[in-house]
Amino acid sequence: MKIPAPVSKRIALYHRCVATLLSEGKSTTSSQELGERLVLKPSQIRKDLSYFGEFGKRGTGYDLKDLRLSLENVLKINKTWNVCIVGAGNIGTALANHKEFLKEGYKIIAFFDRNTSKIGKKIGEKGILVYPMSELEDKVRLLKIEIGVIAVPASEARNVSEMLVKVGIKGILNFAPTKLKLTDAEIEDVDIAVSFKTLTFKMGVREIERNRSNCKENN
Amino acid sequence: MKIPAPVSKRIALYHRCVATLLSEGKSTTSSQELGERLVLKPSQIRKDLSYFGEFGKRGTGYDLKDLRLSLENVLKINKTWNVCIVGAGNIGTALANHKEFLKEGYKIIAFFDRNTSKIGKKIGEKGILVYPMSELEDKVRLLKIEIGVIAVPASEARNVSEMLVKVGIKGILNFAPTKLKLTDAEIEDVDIAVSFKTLTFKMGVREIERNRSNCKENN
DNA sequence: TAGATTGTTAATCGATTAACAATC
DNA sequence: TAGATTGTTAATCGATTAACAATC
Repeated sequence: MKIPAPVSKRIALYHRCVATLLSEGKSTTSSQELGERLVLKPSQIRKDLSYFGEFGKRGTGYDLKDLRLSLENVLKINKTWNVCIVGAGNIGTALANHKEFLKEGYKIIAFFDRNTSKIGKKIGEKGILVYPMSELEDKVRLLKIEIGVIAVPASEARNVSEMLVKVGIKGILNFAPTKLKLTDAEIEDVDIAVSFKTLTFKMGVREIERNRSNCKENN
Repeated sequence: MKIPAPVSKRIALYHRCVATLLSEGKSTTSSQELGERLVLKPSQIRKDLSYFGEFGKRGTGYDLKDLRLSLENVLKINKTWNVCIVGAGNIGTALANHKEFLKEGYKIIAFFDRNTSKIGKKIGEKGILVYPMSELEDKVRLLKIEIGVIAVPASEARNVSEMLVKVGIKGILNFAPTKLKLTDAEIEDVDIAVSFKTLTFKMGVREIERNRSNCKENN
């Protein structure tokens, strides 16, 4: 079945919300409660979940533990994913130091960089090794790496993405400000510069509205 | 006029693409060319641009310099925005060291942290000072800060967001995995954990398709 | 004029939502 | 049984796209 793109995004949010509710000591929830927390319509949540099965009980709602497990299966985080980061810079280091990702099933186990001064160094608190690009293929096989994070400048991103696909990587998290056009891997973009610009765009729109309503007040 | 949310996102992409084309020495472009680069339909690009004005010339396309300027006005990056980062951790440091943002009009000029051991320290290559939370109001006024980046743990995010709004911040870039519910500021979420999960979800869907088509081959 | 490409309208497509029967 | 809440259908809403007149 074809899953609408917005649904894929929201499923991850549901999973997090369910985990939060569990950590608060709750044992059941409803589409109503999830909707309040995530600012979504209950009917949308029920519809989204229905793409993947029937997880609730009519009259009583959802068992949180069951739902969390079901969502983990849907999101494929019922296993640990080994992740490499190409580009041993600031973003890569920040990711490596972030404990949350490991907890959620994403284990960063290798860096790759073409800068010889970085090769052999250990990155971050966990001391993750930086390998040369020439070892990409070997290490991906040896360490069973399935996900590649692209944290290099835009100019190198396309090249790196092709190298990753060539060695069998099937999923790429792309921090570079470049549209990658690959057919053999799934790509998810994290584009901070675009987020900044979207933010100031929306601030501009709101400012205009504020001015308009002020104007009306004065009439 | 109400601008659809997907349009706000794409406008930032158009701006970047136009800048790239200019840096390649080109002087004009077309909705066709932009569409190829960004993997979008030319008609969508023309429609999106039409929300903000008429930027092209029939028969010849768009003048790149003109279009870039127009898009900078739309995105409100015809000025420099002063930005503070709350949370002097790894993500904040990565942002502070990233030269691209300053180039695009976002100037990170202050850190805030409640951890006393970090206060007074200088962060990153540019040595940006860390202030205590108690100075938030003063510094925001003094340094004309208009945007706040939330780079604290989820548990503190809501609190920090309310403090930011209270001192007059009108735009928030939120890296914390929490849904913020503010009405007095625009919020843009950067949610890396959700991106990871969306990625593995899509990888799972594709794997299923691969298996199905393999299965068919064998019949 | 002929060719190209825009801006805009109308048609299509897809996502969201309300409503409700099913059922705990 | 009465109350609650699901899963699902059908209606609504909104975004994308094709088509084309306008015009460079």
